[in-house]
Amino acid sequence: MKYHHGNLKEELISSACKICEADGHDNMSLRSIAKEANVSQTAPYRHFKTKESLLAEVSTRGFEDLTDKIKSASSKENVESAKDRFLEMGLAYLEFGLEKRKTYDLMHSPIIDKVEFPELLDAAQGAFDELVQILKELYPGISEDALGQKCIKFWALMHGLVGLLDMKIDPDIDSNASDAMSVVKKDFRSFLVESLEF
Amino acid sequence: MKYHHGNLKEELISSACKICEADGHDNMSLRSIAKEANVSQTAPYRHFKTKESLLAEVSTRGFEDLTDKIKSASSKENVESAKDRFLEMGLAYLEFGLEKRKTYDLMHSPIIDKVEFPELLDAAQGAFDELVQILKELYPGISEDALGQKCIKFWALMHGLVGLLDMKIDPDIDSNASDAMSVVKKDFRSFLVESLEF
DNA sequence: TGATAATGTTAGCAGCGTAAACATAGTATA
DNA sequence: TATACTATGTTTACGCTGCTAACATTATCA
Repeated sequence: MKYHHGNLKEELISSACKICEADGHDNMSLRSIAKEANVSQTAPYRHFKTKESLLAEVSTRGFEDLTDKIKSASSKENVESAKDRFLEMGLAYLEFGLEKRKTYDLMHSPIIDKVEFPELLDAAQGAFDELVQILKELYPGISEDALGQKCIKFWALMHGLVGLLDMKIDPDIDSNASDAMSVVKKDFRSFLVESLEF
Repeated sequence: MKYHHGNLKEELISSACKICEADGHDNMSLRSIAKEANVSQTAPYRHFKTKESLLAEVSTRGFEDLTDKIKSASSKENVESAKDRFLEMGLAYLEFGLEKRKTYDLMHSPIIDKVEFPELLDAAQGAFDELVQILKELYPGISEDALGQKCIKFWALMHGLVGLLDMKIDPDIDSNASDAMSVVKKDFRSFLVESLEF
């Protein structure tokens, strides 16, 4: 085994992504990441100033993935109208949030101060821009203020939904909440269509 | 100083609440809680099986406070119509989320498995019930399914908003998002009124 | 009164993020 | 090519963490 790894930084990030989605960012130690990459516990410090900066990279990758997912969803072949693009985007967002739940948590976790990591801010902005784009298309000639409101509403709605859908509340105990949720799950498409009027 | 404290459990909870809102649940150690209550590091273990169960208590208090805040907001003297009650509730929710931000985070943090703590589940349900109540009044004769949808939508919207409003994104960097947000902040009331049509 | 349970303390474990000191390998310059 | 320098790895160690075990003190009740 060679002393110098050659591509350790990249490998640490992908190890971190892997562990994050497997165990959640709470149970994610620098030591375990280093172990996953077969290096000593403190090797990461040659490439990342702090643990937080490594997590920021993972978060950045997450936003990039989200952006990709939204982009490819809204540019599928059979999707042509702005409304359909909007629906596909909504579904893509929700799917991402639920499938990559633990990464999604990290991406929205306050443990990473986004202001300290410009590339993370850029990545998050990239995802938001997709939304702005599609809504602009959907409401041509809309004022900037109204557009802004619609963006925030949609974003907040999606973000809130991911959180609530993932709560996995025991149906027998929390009947009201779970009933309501099952209705949303049953026909998310019509739920989204309604939100257009919003 | 007496050896037996007398009311340590209660004091530990209130110490925990205090520290949670001051430092956030990430920077909240059992040791610091014990210190705040002037007992040894391991004293809490006589009253709480794990750290998580203490945090569950803090979270429970949070939901109870939220419920109280919503209740008293929607029953203020000058608030009579169902629509006004709804608006007051929305404002109360948002205020709680922003004022007690760190407690709010704990309340929605996945580090506490709600299913393991029935009283926490009850407290959360209590807050949700207030919402159901007010929306039922606002839309008399609405079907259970439609009511459920409205509840989830509103809840998700509020939850998402709290998260987004708290992001404190640097305006110079993330101009789109912060512009949109400032519009929402400027007239949250009209924002909420619009959401009634939703 | 004396056993027992409840509730406190002390000591210690393994895991954590991180800093300092050291080892090794690659690179630039003489 | 020899040598200095830099980049990148390892070892060791510190203070903090959640938690357990063993022990001390107090309250309760037969």
